[in-house]
Amino acid sequence: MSENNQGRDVFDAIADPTRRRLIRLLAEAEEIPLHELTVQFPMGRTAVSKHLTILKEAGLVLDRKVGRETRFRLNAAPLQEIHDWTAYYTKFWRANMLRLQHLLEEEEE
Amino acid sequence: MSENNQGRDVFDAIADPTRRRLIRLLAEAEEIPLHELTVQFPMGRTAVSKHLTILKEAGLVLDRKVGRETRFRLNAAPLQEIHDWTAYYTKFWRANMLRLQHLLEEEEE
DNA sequence: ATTATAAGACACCTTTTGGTGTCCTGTCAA
DNA sequence: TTGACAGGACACCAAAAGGTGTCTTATAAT
Repeated sequence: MSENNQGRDVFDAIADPTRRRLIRLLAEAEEIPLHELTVQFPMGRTAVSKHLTILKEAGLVLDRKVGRETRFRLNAAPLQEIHDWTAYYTKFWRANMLRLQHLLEEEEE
Repeated sequence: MSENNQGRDVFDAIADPTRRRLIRLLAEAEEIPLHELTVQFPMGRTAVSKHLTILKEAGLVLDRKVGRETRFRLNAAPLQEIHDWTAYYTKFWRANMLRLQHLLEEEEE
């Protein structure tokens, strides 16, 4: 029981640049109403609202109604999955950096 | 000059589960030809090839022709961008964990 | 009481995505 | 030297994505 509403894939949710910017905006404030978010983007309210719905389905934002506005707040926890996924591959670019370093050292001789 | 061919967004490239599995498979071997990758998925060669093209455009895989086969290898470096992006948000789930921890401690009393 | 604002709910549209099948060309094996 | 195999290059298709505009209903402000 419980868990996020629609169970949207977090990787999918962060694939769109608009949604990543929404995440960033929400990270910089406690709570932001839809109309205030909308003015930050070159698109209509409906579009922004749809993006927020997708973020909500991925569990990345929460919303509550206050008066006539709907305020959104970030829930960054699901991003941990992304962080963990990439962590597995850090060894590869570390390996590459080492290889590059060796090459540079060889060239210096 | 140089840089990746088409400049596809890395976030976009890893959004698809098939492509994430391709990345994983390539991480576990040095080099894998297309037909060998294809048998791992419930879809045709053409589809897998398209996914690999997208990964290539994002700079995540390299390929070379050997005889009649095309062999693919992983280049994990671009994943660093994802890793860095998520790193910014670690403070949020750390904060949440702390809050949860406090709640649990309160309940124990 | 009336008007303006915030936003949900739709219907609608275009482009992109993720798949298919077919044909053609190299390359390796018999 | 004749098959069989690997895979590029298309053309094609259905569904999803990312927008739009309009209508309606709460709520707030005058």
